[in-house]
Amino acid sequence: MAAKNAKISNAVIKRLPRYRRYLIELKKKGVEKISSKEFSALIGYTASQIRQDLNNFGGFGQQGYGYSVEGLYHEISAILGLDREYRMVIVGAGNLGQAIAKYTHFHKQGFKVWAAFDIKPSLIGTDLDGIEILDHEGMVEYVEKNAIDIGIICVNQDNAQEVADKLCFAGVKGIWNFAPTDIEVPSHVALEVVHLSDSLHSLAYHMNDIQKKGEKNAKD
Amino acid sequence: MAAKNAKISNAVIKRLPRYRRYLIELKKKGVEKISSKEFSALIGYTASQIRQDLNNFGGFGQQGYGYSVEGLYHEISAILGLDREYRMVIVGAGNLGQAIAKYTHFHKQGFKVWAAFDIKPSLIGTDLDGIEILDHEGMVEYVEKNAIDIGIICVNQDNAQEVADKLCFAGVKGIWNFAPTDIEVPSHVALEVVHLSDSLHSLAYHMNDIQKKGEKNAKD
DNA sequence: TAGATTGTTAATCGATTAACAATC
DNA sequence: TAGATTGTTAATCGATTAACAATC
Repeated sequence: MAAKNAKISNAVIKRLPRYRRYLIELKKKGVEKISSKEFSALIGYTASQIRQDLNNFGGFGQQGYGYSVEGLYHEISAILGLDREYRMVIVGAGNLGQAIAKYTHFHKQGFKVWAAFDIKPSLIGTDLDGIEILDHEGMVEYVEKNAIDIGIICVNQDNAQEVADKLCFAGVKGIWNFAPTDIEVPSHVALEVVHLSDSLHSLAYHMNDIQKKGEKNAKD
Repeated sequence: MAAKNAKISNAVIKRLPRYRRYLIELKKKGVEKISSKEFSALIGYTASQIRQDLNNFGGFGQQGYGYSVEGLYHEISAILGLDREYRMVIVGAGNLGQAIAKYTHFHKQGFKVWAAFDIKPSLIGTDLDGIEILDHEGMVEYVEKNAIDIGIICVNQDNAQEVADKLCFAGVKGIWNFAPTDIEVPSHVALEVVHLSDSLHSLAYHMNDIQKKGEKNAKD
């Protein structure tokens, strides 16, 4: 069965990296095959959903047998586009930008930080574990010349859109936005957002919600 | 209309911080009232969804008028539990832990980092912009004694569950997990996860998807 | 009062789950 | 072959959107 052509819902895409993580664990343990039922017990999605999700891309399983762990791992990696390298730049070399530059986890997976950019003279010229911090003035030229794929936005809220515009103009294919604001990009550029504040606020809600329920049950 | 009691779906909760951000912007601009239709044009949700979302918690609007920006901001802040302070500790003072410790954005919103913990002797005793790095051995006692609300997990994958267990044992009400793995917590503890790798993989997928569509259209 | 806009019910849409025929 | 498990269609569930009566 060949891969389907219909639009895949974002809910499905968001689950793929998680499937892949569990497959890595299974590979480490030497597990060679897994049924959707066994996978369900492990990962917490229903067996039906697992089969449904995978069949969006092709028939990777074998009736009466299950799925090859190694095979499925490679299929999902390919679907996500993890079988190649990506060149990234970080814009804004503050605390968060520096942390991401130094985080080796991404590097190992083929996401390479080529340079960081900042406006602050005291930062320009210094390096972060081998990654140079350059003057933001040269960013567009650098991105063009080095065919950078992804721009990581770690500047503050007020400059995020401007930086995004420049990155898109310079030709990045994707933007990873950490600034606590919403930005707009042309439709040919992919956008992924990490809103840390929003995440923390959501946590606060759930903490208070649990608290409230506890008090209510105590009263009943 | 009093606040409803039914279970609010997570999709609604995830939108609340975003409503709040736009309300802050409106306040800054001196806007005093907004209709669901105007809000829709701004934030990109349908007017119907906005009214539906807000009415999960109460009737905050006024027929024929709209919503008070200031009033709605306070209501949503209260719903999220942002009208109080939270005490947090960071476990794992590596790059990411340090970045979060130094990130003043959270501090301003009432989320205070009280201390960071690590196992590495070279880090213990040093400080991050006024936040001490302490020996992980003393973590449980510290969390209990200081009534810490939130534990932020920035250790590596292999130690994440163990750290979570300790934090829960010590009595935190919420856990914010940055380790690239899934962890389990008791039902009386809230859990919010930030999977940076998953987010990056999702970005890679969308980049490749856009690329593929472009090639396909070129062929047609 | 007339116009505007909410709060809420009903309709639609999409995503998840269940069922089962196909097949290894 | 018999048993197991997929791939896929059908049923259900939940979330979003549309419609409109209530009311400021």
